[in-house]
Order: sequence, then C-alpha cells, then structure tokens
Amino acid sequence: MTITDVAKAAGVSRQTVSNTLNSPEVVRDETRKHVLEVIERLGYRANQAARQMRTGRSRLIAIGIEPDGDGISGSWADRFLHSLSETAAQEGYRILLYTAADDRSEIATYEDLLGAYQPDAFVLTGTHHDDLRASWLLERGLPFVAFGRPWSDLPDARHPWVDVDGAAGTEAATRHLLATGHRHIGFIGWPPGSGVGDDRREGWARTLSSPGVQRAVEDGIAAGESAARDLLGTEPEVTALVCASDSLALGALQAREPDRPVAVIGFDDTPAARAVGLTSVHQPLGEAAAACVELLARALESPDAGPPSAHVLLSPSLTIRQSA
Amino acid sequence: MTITDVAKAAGVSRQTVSNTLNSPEVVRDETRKHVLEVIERLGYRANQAARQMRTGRSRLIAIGIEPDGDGISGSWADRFLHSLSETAAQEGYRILLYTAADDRSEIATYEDLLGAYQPDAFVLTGTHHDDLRASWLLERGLPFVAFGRPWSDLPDARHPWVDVDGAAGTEAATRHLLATGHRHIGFIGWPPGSGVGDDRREGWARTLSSPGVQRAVEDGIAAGESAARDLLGTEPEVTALVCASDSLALGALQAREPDRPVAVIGFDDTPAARAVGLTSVHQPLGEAAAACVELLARALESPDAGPPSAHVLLSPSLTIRQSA
DNA sequence: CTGAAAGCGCTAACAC
DNA sequence: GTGTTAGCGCTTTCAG
Repeated sequence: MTITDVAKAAGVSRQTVSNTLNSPEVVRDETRKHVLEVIERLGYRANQAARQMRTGRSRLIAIGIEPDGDGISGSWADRFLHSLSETAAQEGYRILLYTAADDRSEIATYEDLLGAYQPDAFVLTGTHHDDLRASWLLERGLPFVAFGRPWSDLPDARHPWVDVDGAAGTEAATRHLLATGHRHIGFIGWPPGSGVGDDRREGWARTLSSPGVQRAVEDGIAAGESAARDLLGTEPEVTALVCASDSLALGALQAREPDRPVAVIGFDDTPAARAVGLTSVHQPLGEAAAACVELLARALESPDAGPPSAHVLLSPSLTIRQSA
Repeated sequence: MTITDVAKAAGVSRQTVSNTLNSPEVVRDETRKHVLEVIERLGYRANQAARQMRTGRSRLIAIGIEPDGDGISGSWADRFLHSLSETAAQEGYRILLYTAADDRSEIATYEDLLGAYQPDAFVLTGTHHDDLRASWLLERGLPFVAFGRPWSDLPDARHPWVDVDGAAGTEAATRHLLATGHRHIGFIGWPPGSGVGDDRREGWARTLSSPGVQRAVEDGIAAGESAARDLLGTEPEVTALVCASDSLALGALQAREPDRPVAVIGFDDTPAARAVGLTSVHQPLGEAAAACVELLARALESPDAGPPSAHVLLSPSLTIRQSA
C-alpha cells in the first residue's frame, strides 16, 4: 500500500496525505482528521526507504553491543537495550544493532553503516580514555551520545553524554555503612587509570573523615576474594568493604571468616547480587537509555543548534540486602 | 558518494558497477576486479534505501527484546544478540530491535515494521503454546525463525526453529550425579504445561531407573528455596537436586542444612551460577543465534523453496562447579 | 558484455 | 489549501 492508495481512499491528492503526515499545520483541520482516519483504517505506514531517499534521514539509531567479559558485571546491556528500543520507538526511531571488538573495527563499522543504512545517530557505550570513536564521529559532525562520560579533559571531548554518578553510588554505600555503625570501611577497586574505577573509589574516599584502607586489582571474583582476604588479614579493625563491582564483592563475600562478620557492598546490582543477597549500588539503566534517546532526538530535531553537548548525570540508588 | 561516482572513477558505466555488485558473473573478470578495486579505494557502500526501493529487500532482520523477569534466568539475551548481530553482519544483514510486552502488541509492531522498514525476516524468542505471533507470520508467508520449539502439535506449527535440547541438559545433569554416586536425585521444576519446563523435567525423569521425587513451583529463588526445603524434609534419602533454572537452584542451595550435603545443579549457566559456584547446564547461545541467521539467510536466498521448515536442536553442555 | 531508459514511494518545490 | 512536477540512488528491463 502506498500513499496513492490512501489519497484515493480519502478522496484527496497524494500531497495532502504527505502534508498531513509531515506538515500537519498546512492542512485544513477537517481534511487532516479525515485523512488520518483513512490512514488508521487502512493501516498505512509510510515506506521508510522512500522517505529516507527524499529526506536523507533514516530514523535509525545504531548501537554497538560488546561481548561481556565475565558476564557478571557486564550484564547491563539487556536492560539498557530494552529501554533504549522502547524510548526510541516512542520518538519514532528504531534501533540498529552492530558488534565491534575494538575502537578501530567499530569505526570501520560506522563507515559501513553510514554508507548503507545511514543511521541518524549513534550511541556509544563503554567510553574510555582516548576514545577513537568519539573523536572520529566528532570530526565528521555525526550526531551521537555516549553512555559514559568522556574520561579525558581534551577540549575535543565536548559531546552529549549520559552517565551514572559512580562516586555518588559509593558515597551512598559508605554512608549506609557509617549509619549502621561501621567505623573502619575498606575499599576493593580496580587499578587507577580507568575513569569509572577512579570515580567509584573517589566516592568512598571522600565520605570517610580519615583515609581508609584499600586494595586495587583487576576485576573478577577470584581477584576480589584474594584482595579482600589480604586486606582483612592486614587490617583487623575493618568491618565493612565497599567494592567497585559485584564481581569483586562476590569474591569479598567468600573471603570472610565465619567468626568475623564483614559487611560487603557491591556495584551494579547484577542478577548475581540479587541471587546471593548482596547489597549493591543500583544503576538506573532504563532512565539512562531514555536520556540517551531524548538527547539524540532533540539534537536531530534541531540540527541548526550547532554541536549539542548536553550532559545528564543520573544518581544511582542503593539496593539493600542481607550483606550489609 | 553514489554508484555514478564509482563508475566515473572506474571509467565504466553505472550498470557495470551495479552488475559487479549484484551479478558478478555477467562482468568480465578484468573489469570486475578493477571496479572492485575502485569501490574499495573509494570506500563506496551501496545505499540500502535505494536498493531496497528497487528490490523490496531491506537486508534487515528484526528481533524483539523482552524485559527479563527476575533477571537471573532471563539474562541470555545479551549473548544471543551479540552472536546474532555478528553472524547476520557476515551474511550481509543487520539487526533491527523492537520491544513488545505480549503477543498482541508484538504483532502490532510487526505491522508497523513491515509498513515502514520492511525487515526481510523476524526472529521470535520465548515461544509458547498457542503462539499468536507464529501463526500471524505463517498466515502471511513472512519469513521467520523461532528460537525455541513450537510447543504445540498443530500442523500450523511448521516453521523453522532453533532450540536447545533441554531434556538432554537435565539428562546430562542427572547422569553426572549418578556417576558421582548419588542414588536419590530429586527435581525442582515449574508447574506442568510450559513446554520448556516439561522438557527439562522429562530429561531428569527418563534418566532415573525408578521414579524420583519432585516439586513444581513458579520460578524464583524464594520459591526454589521453600520447594527444596519441603522436598528435602519429606525425603531424607535425597542427596542431589536437579533444577529447571538457576533461580530455583540458587534457592535450593540456600535450603541445604549445614550437616546434610546436597548436590545441586541448575539450568542456564547464568552469571549468578558462576558467581556462587553452581554447577549448571550451559546453553550454546552463540551457536543458536548463528543457526537462526543461517536458516533465515538460506530461506531468503531461495524464496522459491516454499515454506522452509528446517529445525536445529542443539545440545547443551554441563558446566561443573563446586555445587555438584 | 556494456550503455540508455524506466520506475520503486516518497517529499520539497512550485503553480493553481 | 490543494494538485502537479521532479528526483533521491539504485536495479532491471531492453538495445547495442
């Protein structure tokens, strides 16, 4: 079914139908209403390919999906994608998926995609220092939003982003522990240098009145366990641990001695945390995805606004369970 | 950049470029090679919208993404999507995402999508008895593949599907327990009626020489815990439990008494299982997704083959950890 | 094997 | 306000 069929059925010209859809204000109220009724009755949908050829806009938003690492900390994509897709649909966009192993291959995919499907915008996840993808897109003036702050102070890094305030999360965790009577609260995090990890450490550190003890290891349950065992062994006063991830926290849980209760708080509120009763910092992934779409939609509606660089920093919440 | 630019740069007509891409056999070897070089050098990509208008094919595969339930058993979408997207790209297809709360709204989304983006095929997940989606697509002759068997004996249900053999998984779990000396192996599953759940129960039941004891509850950690507590309390001989999901198994783990070791095996090999050392049946999601794409790609290349109904039943494996 | 013409469905300019 | 025209980039006839 084409726009011509609708025009015939409604007894108007093709343009009137097109106008009803694209410039409603230019059509008489009565006519518009009638046309919309016919469209509804016939179940007509404008052919996106034809529309795209004319307008150059695909109403497609592309997002990359990475293979998750240990599968524990990495399982946020599900919820994020669901919300992204839902919000996008409400705004009249659809989500196009692609995979990429690293920045370089992701950029190659951009070229592919832009040549073939011409997505209107990209959503970047897993931003990091010296992100090649962001600068590539920036250079070409392509609309995108990053889920994750640009962890760099380059003037380049001025683009819209949405992120969850990791420091606020560990601060909330630390405050909760202080409120429940803990006085010596340790931290298990990642080696310095990763924006996300440093941010989470900062929230813990700034909440304590005097410097606390900490360990830094690569992410993982086993690493978390040995780090916690080491820390608890060296520091007998420590009664609570804040961790940079649920993986680390799960390891810390296993490092506890039977006769020495230690409160543990993780980060990400993964299914695994729920499964074992681990208190954890919960990220509002649905809101984050919705914010990404909002930012993009706004930028795409008004391309004249120049390089948009709105930022959204969302606050995580603390999901309290048995572990703390 | 258009096909005309390539033609100019290569010193041939537009048609020769088009033929090189779409009917390579009709172009002289030498010419084709030259054209391909120019295409490569210029980084030309055929505009998909224009191509689609001519051919009616979008090279888009649509898949629905559901909000996962408790987030433990439901977190398979990640891995599946990644592999789906990757395999599809290799075959020249891209993945279009949509969300739907139930069958009816999913069908409404089909109509939307078909009118606007015209995906070439759909991937259905979470198949169930009396699946409205499958019959709707079948009626209209639209290509699709289901991840999950059609749990019905209707003659209608003849469409391609890919699935993991759940019964083989619980059978492997039960065999493993028998091999490690267990003689009284119970089962915690879901109420009869769900295809997936019945299938998993069947694998356990058929492996035992004499009928074993079982409980059936809705999915969830709490439900699994009370079901396991009840079963173990009533049946003092039971030393091992096979569960229909990791959620149930996690509950079962918590139901154990300190002085009575009970082996527990879950299903899905979720991150949570890894986190707590739960032995679990692992589904080959990557292979499953790849098989879905293969089936669709084959059906789409040869539309004359009538209603294709190839089936792929993959065998799960057992990931053995401390719990059994 | 290569070149010319038509048209997929739509929307942005124009005339009416 | 409404109807007519052109053309987005491509592939598929059909002549050469």
